[in-house]
Amino acid sequence: MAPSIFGQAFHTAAPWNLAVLLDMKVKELATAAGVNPDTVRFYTREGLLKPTRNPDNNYQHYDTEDLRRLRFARKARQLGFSLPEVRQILDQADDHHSPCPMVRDVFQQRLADVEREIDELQQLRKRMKTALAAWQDMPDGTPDGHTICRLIEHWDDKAPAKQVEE
Amino acid sequence: MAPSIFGQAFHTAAPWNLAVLLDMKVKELATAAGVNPDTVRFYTREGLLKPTRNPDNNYQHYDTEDLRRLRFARKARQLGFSLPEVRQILDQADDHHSPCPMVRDVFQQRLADVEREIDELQQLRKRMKTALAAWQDMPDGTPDGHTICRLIEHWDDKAPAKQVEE
DNA sequence: CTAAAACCTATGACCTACTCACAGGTCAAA
DNA sequence: TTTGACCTGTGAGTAGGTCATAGGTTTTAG
Repeated sequence: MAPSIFGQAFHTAAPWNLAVLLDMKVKELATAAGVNPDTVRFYTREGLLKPTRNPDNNYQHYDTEDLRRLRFARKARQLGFSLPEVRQILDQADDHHSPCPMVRDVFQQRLADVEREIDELQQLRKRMKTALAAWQDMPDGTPDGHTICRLIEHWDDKAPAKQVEE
Repeated sequence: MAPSIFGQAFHTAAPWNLAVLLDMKVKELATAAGVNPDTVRFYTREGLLKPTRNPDNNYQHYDTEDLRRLRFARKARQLGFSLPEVRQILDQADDHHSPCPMVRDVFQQRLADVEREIDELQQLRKRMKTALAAWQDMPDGTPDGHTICRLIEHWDDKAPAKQVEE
């Protein structure tokens, strides 16, 4: 009821009209960014979004800045940044420091990780195809107390040691 | 004290001497297979391993069969089989059915997954390298209320939709 | 022979990054 | 005014383990 600071800007307008100044509730922000409303609540709890709260009804209110932060967070997640990293970047931006040098570093690191992942998967793929070919000639057989499934037991064991994170 | 069925076979012998009939406690089995003792306990709770229990002290006792199952489980996990799948394979083997046909199916499926993963990662890698090249020319700048980090905000958004599982 | 070290047990919490379910409060349209 | 759509916070669930805790047992050193 109280107009106060919580006037609505588009409630009935199309959510993709982002030129106006927005005052969004959870679902509106979520829709605008294309995410689950629970993700908005989760990010808010985690401190990535900083909505204001309407004391009348205890609702959260998000603005264009939150939308920018949310879209940024989703892009960064797609690039492989962890939530703590995203929060760190956003906090740096809040303090008027440029987060970009850090982003470059983490990004380089992430690129290296991606390339290592690709290598490992390609090796795995190669070994799988080799094994599949070899299995063409092997009978299925019945478990005999010594062998559970020769397909897997005869698998060559040189797998990438994925768990070491130095 | 009671020698009973729980005589020890190697306790002092080298754990890699697997030709003898083994009677192992948790840590011995874990060491023999190169896994964490908690993983042995976890797999036991999950029904992948079926040790006998010494009623005197309530300890679990594992034999060569368990070692084989554990090693099999680890290999299957490396190949991308889930724990329920591994358990299913082991149970089939227990019932004297050959699990191999099922293994072949799941394996084919898994190979397709791996190839899809590789494709996605290669696309990601390509976009990352493109972005890195483009960023060479971009200044870092300081957050100005409109931009958090142009490196990420200017990222092109066409990411693989990984969450869809058909 | 005894005390400490090293092992065993079961249970529950923790990890990631959300997603879903629930109970109860608020609000807009019909 | 009722109904349905939204909001709130909390807690549980996902996969595959890993770690912590408290308390019991066994082995080893002195």
